[in-house]
Amino acid sequence: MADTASDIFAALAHPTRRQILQDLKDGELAAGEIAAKFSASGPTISRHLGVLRQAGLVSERRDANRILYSLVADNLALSVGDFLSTVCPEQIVLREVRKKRAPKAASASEATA
Amino acid sequence: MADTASDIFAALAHPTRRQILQDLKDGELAAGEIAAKFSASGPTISRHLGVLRQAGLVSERRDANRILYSLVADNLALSVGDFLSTVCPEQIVLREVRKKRAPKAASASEATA
DNA sequence: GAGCTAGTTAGCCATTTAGCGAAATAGCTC
DNA sequence: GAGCTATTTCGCTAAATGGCTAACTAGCTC
Repeated sequence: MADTASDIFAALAHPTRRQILQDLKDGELAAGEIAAKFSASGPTISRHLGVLRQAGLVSERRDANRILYSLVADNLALSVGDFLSTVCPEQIVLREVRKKRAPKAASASEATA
Repeated sequence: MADTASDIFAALAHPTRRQILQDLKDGELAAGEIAAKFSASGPTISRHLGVLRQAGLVSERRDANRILYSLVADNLALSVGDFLSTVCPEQIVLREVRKKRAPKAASASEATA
């Protein structure tokens, strides 16, 4: 886990992982439900989920037998938007996430890893 | 060159390449000028530039002996912002690039590859 | 505990990536 | 063309990635 931005962009570099994030946009899903949407094997999807989690883009919680994944949209928008607004501030603008940046050890949305 | 978004995010996954984009933000630079800012060898930087160019994030032009690279900010903002506004539309908003999306075979900003 | 379902971890293989130095190409100047 | 600078392409090696199957862990039910 060298650099957060690198982890995040690397996580986004795979179409399956981007699709997983889009699927999670509408609410949390079990690992199996996610895997069912793809032709890849369960373990493969599990590893994709691991990459996303390590990048801080999803969080997980147990629900009995299953593990439910959900999107951590702030983390995504923050890191990517941060880079975007550095390199091409003319084209992009952050809306409300911006202000949440400074307070580091604040609320309880610190994800898993 | 399977998927453009994948190419772009993969290109952004490397810190050196992100730094190159930031360096180009202020205007075009020769390959050697870029390479001089890093500890990596010339060939290594040259390949990073190749990755960025293939992703459509930079364009190049010859100036006598040298090759000048410049940022293609629209491409960057468009693809990344497009994904961002799909996955987390609450956090991010595109400003003016949006409207240029539809016209496909229009102006001359089609980059090199 | 046996048996079941849900997911992850552990090996394994093929491909890609990132780095390097050496060699090739492009363009300039004499 | 010789010689110079700038940059890329060529092999090479080491490490990471993505896929699979097989085996393990976690939790539930009987």
